[in-house]
Amino acid sequence: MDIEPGQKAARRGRNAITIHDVAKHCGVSPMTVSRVINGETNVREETRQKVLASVAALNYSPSTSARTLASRDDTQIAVLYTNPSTSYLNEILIGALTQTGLSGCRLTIAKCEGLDEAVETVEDLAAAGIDGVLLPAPISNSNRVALALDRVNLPSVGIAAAQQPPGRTTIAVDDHAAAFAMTTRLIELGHTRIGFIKGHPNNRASDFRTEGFYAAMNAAGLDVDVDLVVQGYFDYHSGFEAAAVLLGRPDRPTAIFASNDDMAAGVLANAHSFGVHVPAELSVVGFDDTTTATTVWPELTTVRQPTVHMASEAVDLLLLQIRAKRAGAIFEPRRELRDFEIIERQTSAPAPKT
Amino acid sequence: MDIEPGQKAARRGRNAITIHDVAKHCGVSPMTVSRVINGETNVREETRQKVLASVAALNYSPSTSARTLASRDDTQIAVLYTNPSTSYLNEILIGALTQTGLSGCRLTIAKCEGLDEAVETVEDLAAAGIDGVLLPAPISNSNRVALALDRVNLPSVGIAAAQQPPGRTTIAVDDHAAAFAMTTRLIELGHTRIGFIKGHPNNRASDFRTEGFYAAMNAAGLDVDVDLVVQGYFDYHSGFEAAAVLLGRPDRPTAIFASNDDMAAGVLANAHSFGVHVPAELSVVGFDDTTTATTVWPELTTVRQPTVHMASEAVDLLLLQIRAKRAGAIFEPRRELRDFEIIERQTSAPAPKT
DNA sequence: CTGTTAGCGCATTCAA
DNA sequence: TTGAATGCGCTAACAG
Repeated sequence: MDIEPGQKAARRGRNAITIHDVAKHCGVSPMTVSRVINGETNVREETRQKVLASVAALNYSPSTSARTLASRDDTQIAVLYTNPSTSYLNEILIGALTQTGLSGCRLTIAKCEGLDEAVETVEDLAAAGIDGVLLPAPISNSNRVALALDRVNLPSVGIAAAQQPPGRTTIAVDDHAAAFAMTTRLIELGHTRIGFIKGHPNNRASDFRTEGFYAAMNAAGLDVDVDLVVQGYFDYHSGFEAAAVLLGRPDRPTAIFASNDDMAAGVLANAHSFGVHVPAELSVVGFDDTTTATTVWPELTTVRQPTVHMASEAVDLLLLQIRAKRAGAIFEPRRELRDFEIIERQTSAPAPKT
Repeated sequence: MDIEPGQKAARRGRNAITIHDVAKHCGVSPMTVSRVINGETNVREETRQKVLASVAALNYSPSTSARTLASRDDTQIAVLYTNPSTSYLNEILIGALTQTGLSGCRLTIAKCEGLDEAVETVEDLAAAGIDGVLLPAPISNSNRVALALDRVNLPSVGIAAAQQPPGRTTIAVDDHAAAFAMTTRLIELGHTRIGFIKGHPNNRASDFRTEGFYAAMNAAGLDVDVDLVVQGYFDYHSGFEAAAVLLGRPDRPTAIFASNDDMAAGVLANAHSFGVHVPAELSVVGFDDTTTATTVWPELTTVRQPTVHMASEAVDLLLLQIRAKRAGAIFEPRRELRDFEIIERQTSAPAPKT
């Protein structure tokens, strides 16, 4: 177990150490090493340990290229994205990159401007021999894209999708449950007059979040004042204006739950104008935990989606589909739901005493 | 040039079409096809065209695995990042992923919490056989990380780095020139009393931007009122407070140039409280064009760095270094400067008439 | 300018 | 439970 002086330089590229070196090192055939590496069961435990020791001693790591070449399993998946500044794209990329690295498949990215272009891009991807695509929201919600995918017979997994196009697999957070939990938290803090800003009406997530809010209020035996539920559009400006409505009322709410962070940030900005102190006089909470949440001040209490994790799971789900397709098997479309997390930062506090 | 009915299914994985198929299709040897594919010059133009035609007809694309295996050039680079919510990380990932896809090298990612961990991670990466690393700011500015990189003899390229650790290659935007240009633009709009919010003092970029501001004012023959230059810390809150100082003055500025978008957003929020209208009464401009710039309302006029492009160039620079290192050649560290772009959105307007 | 031979590092298929 | 042969798709090195 001594550190050999010469071992460090032996890596990929030139004189990398191969499966043969390992085999020689522990006196077995390369085939046996291969079996151990790939976790096959038909190897004597004793042999396995010997091989493992050599692998560690030589700091061996198998060549991905040789592996995919020999196993004839060269799968390549793509992330289809629209706007590079979408705040969760980096998390998706991180999750996907991590998992593809582990699974030994290659990851490409493809950009498209709108839904029209997305349809085209899907066709290009298929023509280029891509085996499957990862679809971040909002593309994952599009039925047109789903249809294009069907047409070229390409597996996909939608990430953070609010809806699930027929026949397509998606992974997301339970918006209803999350909104329920956040509202309940506000109620626990003593708030009873809670304002709610709905999301964009063309997005199903908006409905689920709104319903979660109502459900939590009902569950707590609280009436919801319909004047305190106002329409928003998921952008800062609409949050700003909604706040004007809500805070302009004689009996203003002691808490405002905005359906996303951008709107919550808008509320925050307007609260300043109204001279109401957050969180002492008003709690403000958002949804999504985007960069906005920690950019503004005070930092937002919000709901976090496990985006990185969902993305890596999405890769696995995609691989499952691809293999099923290759094997001629059928893969039942799934809708996977993952747990959210409530991140309490500086904009939520107990309701002010009246 | 007819579309053969059977050609579509022939892709990677199982029955992919190979260089042999192409060779057969146009009656040459596989080697000649290889030469054409790799753009070698010693092929007769006539032959090249024939091959190209077959490639197109068969929709052939070479197998990356086979290529890297045969050429014995398996290089693998990593992006070392700290905070997944850093707004430009996705752009870096996009640029890097695009370029590594083109160059046929693999991309990994590695996360680290702080600088201490970064040093460790660098060592792990080296031990894992990574050939080089991409360093987004702010890690790219760290001398400690640079030292660790030296220790394990690992090439690197810093992206959007304000400073260049000795011996390290970086690619960035000319902060001075950009701040100069933005200030000049404000002056063109008729502003003469311009407030400036400096960035965090521990970041060299702050100095360059500040100097660019001064230089532009001087160049225009304008005096800068030192009371109008206030210290900020690159966060929303410091921008908010700086705005309070600036807007609380009897002779407040008609424009405020914040050294980054987050601070500009803070200024915007406080302008509301002061009841000053943006951009009619006050122009506010930022720097970086992060997601914040388009989240707030009105949307920010700002300076955009070509991050995606810089990232793909960074990959090339890294590859150059890696090859130089393998060849035993020396690679002179470089500092590449790229052009910025001024994005005029809704927060800048001609100076109000007095 | 073009073709032939050899082998990259590994996994599959068979045999022992 | 293990090993020997064979070839994945491509390119380097040499021949012609």
